[in-house]
Amino acid sequence: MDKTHVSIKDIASMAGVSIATVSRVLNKTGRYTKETEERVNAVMKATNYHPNLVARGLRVNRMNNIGIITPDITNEFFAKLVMELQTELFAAGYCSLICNTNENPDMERRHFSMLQSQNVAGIIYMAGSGTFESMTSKGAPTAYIDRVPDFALPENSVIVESDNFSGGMLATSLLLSKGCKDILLLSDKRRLSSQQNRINGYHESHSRAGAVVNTKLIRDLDSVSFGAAYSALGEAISLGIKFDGIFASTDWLAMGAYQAAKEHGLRIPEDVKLVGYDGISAALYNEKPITTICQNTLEIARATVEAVISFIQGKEIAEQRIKVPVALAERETT
Amino acid sequence: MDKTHVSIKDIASMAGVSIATVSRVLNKTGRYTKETEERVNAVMKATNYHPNLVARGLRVNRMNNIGIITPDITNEFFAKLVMELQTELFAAGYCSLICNTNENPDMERRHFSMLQSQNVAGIIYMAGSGTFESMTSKGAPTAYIDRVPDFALPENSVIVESDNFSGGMLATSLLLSKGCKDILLLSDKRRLSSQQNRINGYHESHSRAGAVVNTKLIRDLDSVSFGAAYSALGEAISLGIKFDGIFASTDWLAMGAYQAAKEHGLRIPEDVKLVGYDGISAALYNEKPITTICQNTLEIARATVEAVISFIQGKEIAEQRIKVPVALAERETT
DNA sequence: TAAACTCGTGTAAACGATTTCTCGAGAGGC
DNA sequence: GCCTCTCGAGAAATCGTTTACACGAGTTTA
Repeated sequence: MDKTHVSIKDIASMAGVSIATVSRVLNKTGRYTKETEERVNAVMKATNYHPNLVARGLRVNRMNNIGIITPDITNEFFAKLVMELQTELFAAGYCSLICNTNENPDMERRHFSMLQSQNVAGIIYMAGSGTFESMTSKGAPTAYIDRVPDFALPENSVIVESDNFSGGMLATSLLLSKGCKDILLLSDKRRLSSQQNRINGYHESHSRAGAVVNTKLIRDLDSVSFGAAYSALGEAISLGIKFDGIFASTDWLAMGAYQAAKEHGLRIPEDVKLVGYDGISAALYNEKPITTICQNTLEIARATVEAVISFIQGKEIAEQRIKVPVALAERETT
Repeated sequence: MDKTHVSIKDIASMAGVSIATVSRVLNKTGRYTKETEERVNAVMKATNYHPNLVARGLRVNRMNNIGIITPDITNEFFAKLVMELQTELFAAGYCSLICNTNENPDMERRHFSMLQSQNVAGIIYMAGSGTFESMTSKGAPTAYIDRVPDFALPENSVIVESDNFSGGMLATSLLLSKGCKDILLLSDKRRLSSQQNRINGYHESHSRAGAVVNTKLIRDLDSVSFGAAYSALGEAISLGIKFDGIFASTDWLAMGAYQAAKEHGLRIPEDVKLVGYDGISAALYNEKPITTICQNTLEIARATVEAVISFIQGKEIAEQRIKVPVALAERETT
């Protein structure tokens, strides 16, 4: 039948009009009669015509694609975020190019460059290392989720983040109010902004309660994985550090801490109370469901997509820095 | 400086050659002197030139992109698969367009159509509903992972799947060898090929052991989630169905079954032995790590990408149906 | 030594859309 | 009746590449 693909030219000749008219019908830009419109549409339906987005992209110098850069899609938190971004974007007519970087800055750079070459309409840069600032200035609008870059923001960009400071306070205050005196803080040793803000909240809660923090309680881990927390907790115990509460800055850290505590004969919540962060399902389905700070991924996704689309359409946005509230989910570890 | 983007034309004039020559240097197709090559490359480096992939895509009528259709990226199993596919593809020079369908056939169809419009070089169709066969015939090469479609395969396509039959046998035989007489089987009521093959393995193991299956033991669930297994197990117990072993056809089902069993006072593994399927980390970090059948996602991804790239390059592939071995990970629930 | 290649390079035609002109016809105002 | 406006439609330029073809000059072959 059709050797490759039916093009606008075929539609034009079959409908007895020029390609310009077909294009106008396609984009509903007016300047045609109802009768022509119907005829063209009929032909398009009959031939199962779909416009070639690549050709359009070349002409208008922009693909209706959004690049999403994520550090680790196997982490349920990011996976949920990606899924929700993708759903929102697709509904708005955009397709998502998803790039997994494995927390590797070089991969970030390469994907960034590839996305530019692909002429994407926008870039959503999730939890990036924030270590390089190339290419952002004159390219596609960019949204930074969850971690704030350490360079000056370009014009057409936005930061969307959970209210990590409040989250850190919520978690810490809960533990303090339950009578904890020494709260171990498990955090990533790279002081990414999201982590740093949770730490700031931890400090703020202490000072508001008139409590002092023993700096030994703040443990810097190599990663935010189950294993990192598992061994860090063992180490803290063997160092003789005393604690009766744990604030783990991610749920996977909380899971690892839970397991290590259990193996060392510490009862949760009787001996030690535990709070995680993120709200992933693994924490909910833990032996004892873990109290955690839930991030509102849906709201983050919505705000991000809305901002990016505004930029694409040349509109102004109200805030260049959007904060999304978090919620405490108290469960059985406190 | 540069108002939009430096194009091949700019490079040509700056290097004092024609655009054809620049293009040849770019694609290393020969027909130029070493001296010209160096000059052109120097200019490209100096101007930070990156070829416009959209323009190239239009010209050669194909983007170096691969569409990946996945039912649920928040499921760690699919997330891992996607991540590994993406890594392999990127290394081979392809970018991934990832589409999440939420197990919704209509979404599958829409994403499929969008991918065609994007002129992708290939499509990887993961765990699809397999309910429609449009568009596959003359379009981009397609790989079906994990679930076999129920229509005749088009020429340029391949099926990659875990050896689900062996997996089903491995799980069942283990339970039988541990003395289980009545093995509850938790499976998705949609008889997708991957699930069906595990069920076949379940039956085969029984018949080889000379055991008969009580058909009441085969429970059809609405989904493969924690909650579905949780309530199904409660239901089975309240129906008075006796069992001393459970084969859950996914790890999330196993997690739900574990929880339900525990709440009903059934001890695992003393009263009931439990085997899951997939090998996700949540099963490993369960209160008692769950024995499971691990799928080799890395191998699946490799085989898939290799086959798809072969098709793109017009090569033949050895097998149109590739089976990847599974492995038993025996842990504390058996 | 003429014919036939090879080599480096340039010219120009695609690829499939959008978009700016241009133009004729009919309508309306004076 | 003439001028102007609007409206539907087409012709053609354009986006940034790739690539078929052309073309001299140098090199080989018979």
